[in-house]
Amino acid sequence: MSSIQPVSDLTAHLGFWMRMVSNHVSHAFAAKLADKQVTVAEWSLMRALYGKEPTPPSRLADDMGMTRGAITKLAHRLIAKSLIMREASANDGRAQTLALTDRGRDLVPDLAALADRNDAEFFECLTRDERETLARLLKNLAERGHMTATPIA
Amino acid sequence: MSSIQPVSDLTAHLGFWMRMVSNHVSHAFAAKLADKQVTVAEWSLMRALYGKEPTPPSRLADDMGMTRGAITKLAHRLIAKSLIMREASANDGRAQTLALTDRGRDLVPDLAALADRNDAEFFECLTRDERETLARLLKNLAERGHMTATPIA
DNA sequence: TGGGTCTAGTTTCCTAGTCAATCAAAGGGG
DNA sequence: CCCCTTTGATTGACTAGGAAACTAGACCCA
Repeated sequence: MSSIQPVSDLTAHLGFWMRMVSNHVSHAFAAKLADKQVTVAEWSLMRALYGKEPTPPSRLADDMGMTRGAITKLAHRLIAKSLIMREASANDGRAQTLALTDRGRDLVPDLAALADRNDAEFFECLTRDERETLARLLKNLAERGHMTATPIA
Repeated sequence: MSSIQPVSDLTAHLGFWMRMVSNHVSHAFAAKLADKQVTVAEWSLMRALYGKEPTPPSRLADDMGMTRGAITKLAHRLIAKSLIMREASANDGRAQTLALTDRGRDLVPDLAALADRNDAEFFECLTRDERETLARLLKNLAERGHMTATPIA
């Protein structure tokens, strides 16, 4: 048979609202980055390198929650834009490291300012207390769910 | 010059934690749906049709926050799986409507149960009070930010 | 009533991921 | 010392969506 059974409302799920808000925030941020010809993934990789030692792609893949293949391609794009550079490892012929170029390093604070502005834009409508509560709950969820990788998408 | 200027910590942003949690929840849900050979977008479209009149693709595009082109392709996939069907409009030669097939209608409650389970899995670690607070804050943000479309990704 | 415009949907091209196969360099016994 | 396995990175095939060009039907109105 194929009658219509009652099914829980989508909006009853916290995950629904979470995704709704998260997607909007991310979209708005992507739009701001686009003005600077940078994608969110590119920003994320640059941010991961900022103020750090040259870092192997495999490490970045783990940190960013992307596959190595994705990092390879992402790195290509950033190298093409002269924002990062690749260096072969001295002691291991397979390995390499990625690091920001001067140009890339100079750009990071600009982009960070956009990130600050974007966050403020969406969350400033909450009171300080509410923001703290929200942060606490989210960090709690992240910890309980063993969430580690920097969220890209 | 290209010195390292202090830049706000990623984890200072509520958007960061939001995306972290949201992505994990969505991924876990996608994995559950994959067991049933269904993607999140496919589920979302089927859910949007459940218990409703046959609906034009343009309407679905608006509701789901996707382009019409994306709906065209998504519909193709669902038709290929015999989960939805397309019907031409009687009075307008351009228009058409989409509706669940019997098979599709039967599948929705199964998938809804997965959605329920997924949500519980992630959010049950919070107290009832905390869940209510979280829901309130998220709905508040959604309203203030004029967020309407069902969030897919 | 026939031409211009608007609208619904499709198609094409492009981007950006995953997964699996692959390649080359290390590393570890027998 | 050579083989066999493991590891770091790349590549190719594939998927899913967006943007914009395109097609066809409907609507307007002189």
